[in-house]
Amino acid sequence: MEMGKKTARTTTTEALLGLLSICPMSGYEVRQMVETSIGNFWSESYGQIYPALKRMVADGLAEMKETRTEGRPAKKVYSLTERGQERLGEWLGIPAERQVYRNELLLKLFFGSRAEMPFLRSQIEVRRNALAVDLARYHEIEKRVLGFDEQPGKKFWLMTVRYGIAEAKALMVWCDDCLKEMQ
Amino acid sequence: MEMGKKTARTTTTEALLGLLSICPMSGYEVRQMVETSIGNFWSESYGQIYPALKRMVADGLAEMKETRTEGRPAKKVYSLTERGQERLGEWLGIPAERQVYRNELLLKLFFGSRAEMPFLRSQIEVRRNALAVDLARYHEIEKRVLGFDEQPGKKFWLMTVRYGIAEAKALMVWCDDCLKEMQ
DNA sequence: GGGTGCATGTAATGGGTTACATGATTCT
DNA sequence: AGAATCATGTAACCCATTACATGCACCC
Repeated sequence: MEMGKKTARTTTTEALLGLLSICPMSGYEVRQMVETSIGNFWSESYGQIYPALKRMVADGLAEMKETRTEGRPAKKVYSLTERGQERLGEWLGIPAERQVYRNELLLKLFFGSRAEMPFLRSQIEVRRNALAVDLARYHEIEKRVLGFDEQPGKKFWLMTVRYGIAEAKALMVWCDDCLKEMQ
Repeated sequence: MEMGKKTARTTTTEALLGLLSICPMSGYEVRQMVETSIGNFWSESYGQIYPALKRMVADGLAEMKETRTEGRPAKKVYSLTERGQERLGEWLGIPAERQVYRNELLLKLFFGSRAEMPFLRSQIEVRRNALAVDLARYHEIEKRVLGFDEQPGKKFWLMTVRYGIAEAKALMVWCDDCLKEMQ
C-alpha cells in the first residue's frame, strides 16, 4: 500500500548549492536572488535559507566568511567548498522527479457543475489575465537576458524563461477555449 | 517583511467537499477517486483523508453512515450535509490562488552550465518521454469522457483534461527546442 | 495457510511558510 | 526622529507523505 520512494528529494540545500555556484552570497542575497532570478519556478523563505546555510557549513559543503562593507551592516558570505561543487554535480546528474502539482483552479473547475457559471467564468478570466501579465514579464526577461554578454549560463537561463513563455501561451489559449465553452 | 496572506488556503477539506458532492463515499473510495479522476492535478493520502473526514463530521459539513455489503468489510460512507454544500459553493466562488510551483527540472536547467551536456540532454529527453506518455493518457481519458451520457459535470471534466493536453503539447515542443539548442 | 483486495486508522517525520525578535545604517 | 533597507536568525504552526498497525473476506 502507498509505496516506497526512497526520497532523494530536492530541497533547499540543492537550490543553495546551485546559487552559491554562481557566486558567493549571504543569506539575505540568496533570498533576493531567488526572487529576481528563479522566482518564476522556485521559492525559498528565510526560515529555510539560514538554517540550511548553517547545515551546509557543518556538512562541509560551504564555507562562511564574515565581511564588512563601509556603511552597511556586516554580512556572512557563503561560498561552495570542493565538496559542495561535487555534490552539486551529482545532483545535476539525477533526473528531476515530477511530483503532481496541486492545481487549485482545475480542482474547482472539476466541480464546476456545483458552481454558478458567472463565478466560474470569472475564475478563468482572472487566470487569463494573470497569465498575460506573466507572459509580458517573461518577454521582458528574455530581452534582458539576450542582452547579456556571452557567458556559460546564458543559454540555460533562456531555456527556463522560454518554458514560462511556452506554458503561458498554451494556457491562455486554453482559457479562451474554456470561456467559449461557458457561454 | 515576508508579508501577510490571510490564508484562505485550499486544502484537503475543500477537495473532499467536492468529491462527496459527486456522490457519497468512504475514505477508501475517496482515495481511489483521487487517483482515477483528479490524480492528474491533485493528490491526497490516507493520512490526510481519514482525519479530514472526521473533522468534517465534527464541523457539521458531512454525515457518516456505516454500511455493510454482503461479502465485504464494513465501510463508513460519508455524505455532505446542507452546510457542507453551502461551504462548497462559497469555496467555488473564491478565485483560485496561484502558488509558485517548485519546478525541479527548471532549477537544474538553470544551473546547467555546471553540468555535463549529455546528462542535461537526458534530463530533457526523460521529461519529453514522460510528457508523451501523459499526452496519450489524456487523449484516452478525453475519448472516454466524450462517450459519457450528457451530465452536468461532463463539460468541466473535459476542460480539465484539455488543460493537460494543452500543457503537455506545449512543453513537448519546448523540450524539442531545448534539445536542438543543446547540440 | 497465504496472497490479494477492501477497509480504517495513527505516529513519525519532513519540509515549508509566517510571525516574531533584533539590530545596524542611511536617508529624509 | 522616523522610515526604509540591509541583515540575521528562531519558534510556532501547518500541511502532507510515509510507514506502521490492524483486521475482514475471498480465493487458490
